[in-house]
Amino acid sequence: MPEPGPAEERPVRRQARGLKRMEAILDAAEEEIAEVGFANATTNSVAARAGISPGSLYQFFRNKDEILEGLVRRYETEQGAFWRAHLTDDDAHTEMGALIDRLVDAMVEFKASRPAFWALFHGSATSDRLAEVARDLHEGVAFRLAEVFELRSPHLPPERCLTLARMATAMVRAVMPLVVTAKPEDSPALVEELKTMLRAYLTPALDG
Amino acid sequence: MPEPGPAEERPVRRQARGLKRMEAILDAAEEEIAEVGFANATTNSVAARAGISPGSLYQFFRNKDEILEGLVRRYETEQGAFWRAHLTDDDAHTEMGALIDRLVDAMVEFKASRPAFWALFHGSATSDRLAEVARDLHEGVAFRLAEVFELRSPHLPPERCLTLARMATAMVRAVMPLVVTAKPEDSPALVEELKTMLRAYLTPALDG
DNA sequence: GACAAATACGAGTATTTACTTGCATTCTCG
DNA sequence: CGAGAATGCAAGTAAATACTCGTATTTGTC
Repeated sequence: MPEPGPAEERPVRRQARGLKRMEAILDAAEEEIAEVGFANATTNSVAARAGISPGSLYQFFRNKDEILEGLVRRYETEQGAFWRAHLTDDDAHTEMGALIDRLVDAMVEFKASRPAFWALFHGSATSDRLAEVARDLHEGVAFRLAEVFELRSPHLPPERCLTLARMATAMVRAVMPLVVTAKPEDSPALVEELKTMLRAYLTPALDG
Repeated sequence: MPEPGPAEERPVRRQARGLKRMEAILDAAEEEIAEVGFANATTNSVAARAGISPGSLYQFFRNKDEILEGLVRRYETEQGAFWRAHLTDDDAHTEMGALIDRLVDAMVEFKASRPAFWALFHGSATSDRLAEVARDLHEGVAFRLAEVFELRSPHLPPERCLTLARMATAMVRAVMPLVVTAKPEDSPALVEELKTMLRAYLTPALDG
């Protein structure tokens, strides 16, 4: 006897066409949210941007929040891949200055390539949900970085490494808006300044 | 002949009662916005919180944005007073470590005393307008700090001082969320960490 | 005291917008 | 093929909410 239950959750078998549509909707939502913020983004407008009707949009996402959720999952995946690519255990042995160089450059490049990501997570934040996810993403990066620190300086207690990693990532996030708003010719100098700061803080703490 | 004009702007002569009401409305709006964000804050709810009717609210603020504007003006005033009190030209001669100590402690205390301020400007930002104002407030602080740096290190070019001041204030802002979200017993350690970082960065640059 | 301006009310309106509904079309798979 | 599922549409609905309106009361000024 198929009890109707609280919310008969039959998963839809998506066709290739549908999956493409979902990506298109997320792209549209990303644009829209980056421009006007999540609260001011209307589902109808997102649908229009994606070139579909409102009804079609709700074929794939049950409500507005679920769109956000979809975006978030996509970001989590991208972010994970990014750090797996740029922060390996080998980095425990690279010289501190070089490591900072590489990581900061990579992050600057990542941000430049995905302005919407930046606008969503660091610009006018757009919802409690996004803020929460942003925190989680940042924590993930800090954890990963802390692991490398532990490999590099086994004599330090793990929680000390985590604190250092949290502080370092917070520094990077703090300076990014300055880099973005600065005149283009001043940006490199600010990035250099950030590296200097990180070196001044991390080198004595880790290698000293 | 009194041409009606585009928008006959007759300023209202507020009575003491009215001014008190306006403050009460701003207090209510501050609470409400801090809790649910500007977009989700309803004017009716703000009115209720302030203990008045929706109609009365619109006696003092022509629309929702004007409430935000009122909040912003209040913050600008408070922020200005705060820095005039805590950052005088005399500080050009106080020892660097002591100066950092004082300023950081003052900021932490300020934030603790006005959680709504923090939620508005550093939490999930709530509107383009707020984000813009936040930038201006931060720039104001950086300018003031840069002036002190110039007095302290006359041999440095002014724009170098401004960069250092911007970086320093950015660092402080970056660490504040960590301090807030950390377990209460860990907060002091993080504040200490922030001071250490600022010393490591600023001392060689200014006094070196 | 009297007049005008300011303050107060709260039911009502107009608009926005998330989401539904009914139906048409296209795909998948036996 | 053909049946059922997935996709597609666009007008429409219901709820939320910024703001108005007509009116009543209080306050400042002469």
